Amino acid sequence: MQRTQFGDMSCSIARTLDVIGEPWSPLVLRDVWVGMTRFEQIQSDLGISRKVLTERLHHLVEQGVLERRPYDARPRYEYHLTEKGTELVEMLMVMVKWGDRWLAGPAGPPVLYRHRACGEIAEVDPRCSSCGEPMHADDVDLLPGPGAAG
Amino acid sequence: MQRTQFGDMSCSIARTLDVIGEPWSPLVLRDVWVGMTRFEQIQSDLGISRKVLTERLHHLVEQGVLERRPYDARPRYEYHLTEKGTELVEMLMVMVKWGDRWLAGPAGPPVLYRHRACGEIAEVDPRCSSCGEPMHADDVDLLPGPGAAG
DNA sequence: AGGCGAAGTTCCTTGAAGGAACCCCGAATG
DNA sequence: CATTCGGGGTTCCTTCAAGGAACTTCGCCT
Repeated sequence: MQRTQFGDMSCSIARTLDVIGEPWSPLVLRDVWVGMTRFEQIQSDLGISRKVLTERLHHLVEQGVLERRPYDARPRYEYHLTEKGTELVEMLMVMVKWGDRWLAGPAGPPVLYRHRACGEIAEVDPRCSSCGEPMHADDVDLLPGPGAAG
Repeated sequence: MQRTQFGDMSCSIARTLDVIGEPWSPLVLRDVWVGMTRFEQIQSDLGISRKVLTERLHHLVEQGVLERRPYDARPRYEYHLTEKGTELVEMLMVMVKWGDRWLAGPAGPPVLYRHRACGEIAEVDPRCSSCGEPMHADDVDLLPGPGAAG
C-alpha cells in the first residue's frame, strides 16, 4: 500500500494525521498515556506486529510526541509523553467521549474518567477559549487564516 | 496490506478508529463539514483515488456518520452529516487546535474559527462536563467502567 | 441520435501491515 | 568462564489495501 503524505496540505487536520494518522498510532499513544511505557508491554497489550510497533514508536519520537528514555543500565527503554504528546491526548479524550456515546452498547463505557479537580466521573466538553460557552461543530464559522494556501 | 480490526477491543478509542481511522476518512469528514458534499468535489479537493473515496463514503454512511441524499432527478447525490457525524467533528476541531499549535509554522494557522455565539476568533478548550473547569490529559484518573472487558 | 457530466466500477501495480523467526546485548546464574 | 534469560528490536516473506488510469452507467440536453 503506498500512502499519500498529507502533511503538505494547508490543513491542520491533514498535518496532524501525518503525526498520528497511521494505523495503531492512537492506540500506542493511549497505552503510553495510561502507563504502559515499554515495548513488550505495548506489543502484548495491543497484539501489534513488532515491526510495525518499532516503526510507530520511532515516528512518534521523531515527531516529538514521545520521548525514549533508558530505565536501566542494560539497554532498556521506556517511552514517555512529551508536552506535545500530552496535549495530543486531548484528542483521544474526545474520541473516548464519542465512542462511549455512540459505540459503547448496553454494557456501557469500558473506562470511566474521574476529574481529579472535582472528583466526579465526567467527560470532556468542548468550550470556546474566548467566552467559555459550549463550542460544537455547528457553532463556528470558518475564515481563511494567515497560513492559508496562496 | 491486511489491517487489524480494532472494533472488538474493549476500548472506545479503538472502536472510534474503526469508524474514522482509515486513511482519508477524517479529511472526507472535514470536507463534508465545510460544505463540500459531492463526490466530484471531495475527490478533486483531496486528490484521493475514486475507488478509495467510494469505499470511505460507503463506510461512513454505513456507520451512520454521513447520510447519502439525492439532490436531483438524475442519479446525483450529496453527503450530509448526521447527528452522530456532527458530534464526531468535535474530534476534528481538537485536531485542528493541536495542529495549529504544534505544526502550523511561522505562517500561522491556515484556517480561523469564529465562535458564532460570541463573535471571537477562538479555539476549542476541553472542560469537565461536571464542574466546568479545564480537563486535560493529566487531570483525570482512569477507572474501570461497566463495559470493561470481562 | 449524440454528447455531457456526475457518480461510480474495474483492473493492474505498488508497497505497507501481519506474522513468525531470528538477533543482540548486558546481567545473572552455575 | 560459558550459558541462559529477557527486553528490545530486525529480517524476511506473504497478503491485501491504496494509487491511478481507464472504463461504465444513467438520465438530461441539445
